[in-house]
Parts: sequence; C-alpha cells; structure tokens
Amino acid sequence: MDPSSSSKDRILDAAGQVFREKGFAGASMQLIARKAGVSKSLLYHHFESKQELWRAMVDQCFQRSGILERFYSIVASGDMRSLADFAEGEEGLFHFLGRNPGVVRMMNWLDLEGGFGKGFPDPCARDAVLARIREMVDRGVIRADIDPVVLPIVYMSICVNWFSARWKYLDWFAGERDEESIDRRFIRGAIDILLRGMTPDGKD
Amino acid sequence: MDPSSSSKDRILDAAGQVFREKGFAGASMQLIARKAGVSKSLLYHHFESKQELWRAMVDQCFQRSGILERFYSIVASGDMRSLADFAEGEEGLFHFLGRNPGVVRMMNWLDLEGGFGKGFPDPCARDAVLARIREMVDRGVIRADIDPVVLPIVYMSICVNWFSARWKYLDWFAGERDEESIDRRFIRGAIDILLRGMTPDGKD
DNA sequence: TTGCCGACTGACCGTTCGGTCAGCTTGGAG
DNA sequence: CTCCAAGCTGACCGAACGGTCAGTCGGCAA
Repeated sequence: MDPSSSSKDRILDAAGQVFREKGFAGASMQLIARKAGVSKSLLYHHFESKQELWRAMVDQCFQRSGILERFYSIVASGDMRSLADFAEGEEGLFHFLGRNPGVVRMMNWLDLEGGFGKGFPDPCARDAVLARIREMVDRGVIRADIDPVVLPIVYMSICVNWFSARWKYLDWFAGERDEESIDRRFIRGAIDILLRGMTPDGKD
Repeated sequence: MDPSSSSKDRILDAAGQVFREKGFAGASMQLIARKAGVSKSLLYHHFESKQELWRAMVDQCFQRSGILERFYSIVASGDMRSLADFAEGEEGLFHFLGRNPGVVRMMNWLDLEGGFGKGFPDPCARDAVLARIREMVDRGVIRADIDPVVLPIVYMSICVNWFSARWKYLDWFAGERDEESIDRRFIRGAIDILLRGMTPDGKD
C-alpha cells in the first residue's frame, strides 16, 4: 500500500481490495486496517461504521471508474450511430466494464448481499435506458419485436457474471495466452451472440 | 419448518435457506439451528463443520433439483432435434433453471466465494458441452462462426445473474402480475435474444 | 508559550463466532 | 431387565468480531 497517499485513501483502497474479494460479510475491519497499514481505530475515526466504509468504497469505486458518466453518456447521447458504438467499439460499455473488472465484481456482491450501497443501474436509469432502446428500434438498429426491458438486463448479466465466475472457465479457453486475452475473446464472442444470435439466419 | 421430517433433513433445509440468502460467510450456525428448531450442537453431531454442512447443502441442492442429470441428459443425448429443445421448450435448461431459482442463486454464491463445493458446471462437463455444440453446428442449428466456448458461458451467465439481481429490476417490469410472470417474461425475452440476436436480419 | 484540533494508537468492551464436551434421553437388541 | 448406540442438549471454550475510549502526538493559530 502506497505510504505517500493519505491514510483515508489508503483505507479506501484496502477496503476495496478486501471487500471485492470477500464481500461485506466476509471482510473484517482488522484485515482492512492491516492492509492499509493503520490501526483499526483509525478506520472508525474516518468512517462511522463498517457499512459506512462499504458505502464509501462503493461510491469511490463508481466515481473513480467513471462508470456512471460513461453509462449515461452512452445511453443518453445522440451520437450513437449503430450498435457497434454501444457494444463492440473499444469505447463501448461492454469493453469499458471489461477494463474495470473490480467494479463489476463489486456490482455482483451488491446484487447478492443486497441492502446498502446504491447499486447499478439505479432506478432512475430505467427511463433513460428504455427511451434509448426505443429510439434505436425506431432507427432500425434493434429488432422491433425485442423485449426492451429484457435486453439491458441480459447485457448487464453477461458482463457482471463473467467477472465473478471466469475463474471457473479459465481452462475452457485452453491455448489463450493470458487472462486478458481470455477476457477479450469472451467479450468479442458474447457481443457477437448478443448482436447476431446463435442461430443461422436469425431463425431456429 | 416441518417437525415430522428427520432432524438432519430439517437442518439441511434450514441451511439451504440461510446459506442461499446470506452466503457462506454471512450465515451463522446459530441461526441455522434456530431455523431448524434444534440446538447448535446437533448441527455438529450430524456434520463435521460449517464447511461440511455447506457442502452437504450444495450436494442436496444439486441432487434434489436433479440439475446435473437434466444438464447431462440435455447435453449428451441425441434426441435434441433443435434449439427449441435446448432452450425454449418447457423442458429446456433455461426454464428448468427458472423453476429452481434457489439452485441458481447458490451457484452465484459458489462463483463469488469460490473455494469449496463442487460448483457447476464441473470441469469434466466441458468436453461434453463442446462436443454437443460442435454437433449442433454440424447439423446447422447453430451458426458455424460462433465461439463454442463462449456460448454456454453466456447462456449460464444470464440465468445465474438474473436470480441474484432480479430484485433490482422488479419495477422495470411494471404491469406484470407477479414475480413468476416476470420470470417467465424475462426467460422468454432472453431466449429470444440468445437465439435471434438483437439486430434485425442478424446484422449490424 | 499556550491552547486547540485532527490524526492516530493500544487497550479494552460486550457480543457472537465456530466448535467441544459431558451427560441426558430414548428405543431396540440381547 | 441390561446394555449400548444414536439422537440430542446446555454449558462452555478461545478467538474473532464490530465498535469505543482515553489519551498521545505534531502542527498551527493566537
């Protein structure tokens, strides 16, 4: 842990590591303090409780990664000409999530342990997402008979689950050089299935 | 908790409820014992440790749901004439998982907390799954240029994540009668996307 | 120099954790 | 009836938990 940064930042970083690895229930304040190189008491000097530290770590995780801005700019802006911008491009959400596996894993803990922390996407994202999808349907880049509610959930599910369960599938990708190239291959393959479906000619 | 069943079964049932809700780290033997209506000591009479109880509960969960037999019969048998049998039919894996949300949620805990418990799909499933996909490609029911490794992972991801995060999306499905009909609508929509893709005519 | 404040610590609190153990009850075999 | 094993319990253990608190320290303003 970098000793030059402020102790509060070091605590947040350590909390990020421990919480993301073990979840809320599995993490202990002792371990976070040890990883940050400070006493346990200092955690309570900067944060009211374990839940408060968790919340702060979630906020920092979202903020530092810029996922919310990225998400809303992709969803709400009008400059998305095709699905490629949405999913396939290096600047698309899928690759962005792929470049931030920690955030995605944290999102999975939020799903399972529920409760505190704002979660993502938050409730107010719904209308923006649905409006965007409806617009893309109007422009003909998304099939009209697709369920507009199901689509974003499927999209998120694939990404969120991958970064929790990928360790189970590492040996399925025998021959790949490293984990990063496995990630890339999975994302490319998943986007391909999402865009074009698994059947030939889009029919069963 | 049904008092007529054996105490060991009551413990396993209670462990299932608590573990699935709180995960391994978040669950306590005290609470499981209380839910089962027995003393904590009895848990240790029937099971060596907390890990052993977790493992037994995972086994019972897999066995009772019949998910492994179902999975291997779907994957390995030759009587699957089309993708409909694999995914869309009421007897397909997707609907089967939808009818067993507890198993799916447990699988998500296994993914995140890693470690003990055999997990699913187990490593030896890989070859069977890949052979099956290759055969379906040969018969022309799956596109030849699809990544055969990515497909089953995407498939599992959608299902596993849905039953962990569905509480976040309940209000996205405004107008649906109950949670069961939401599940049905999601599964139908997700299978539709999986089979046919989100683009019209299967192209971007 | 004094006073104050925020950063920081170690000792400590009550509680709960996973786990142990001696001993009680019960029912079937001999 | 005796015996024994299995089912079952409450009291208990040391460790770890989240959290508190009195107090030390360095820096800064007056």
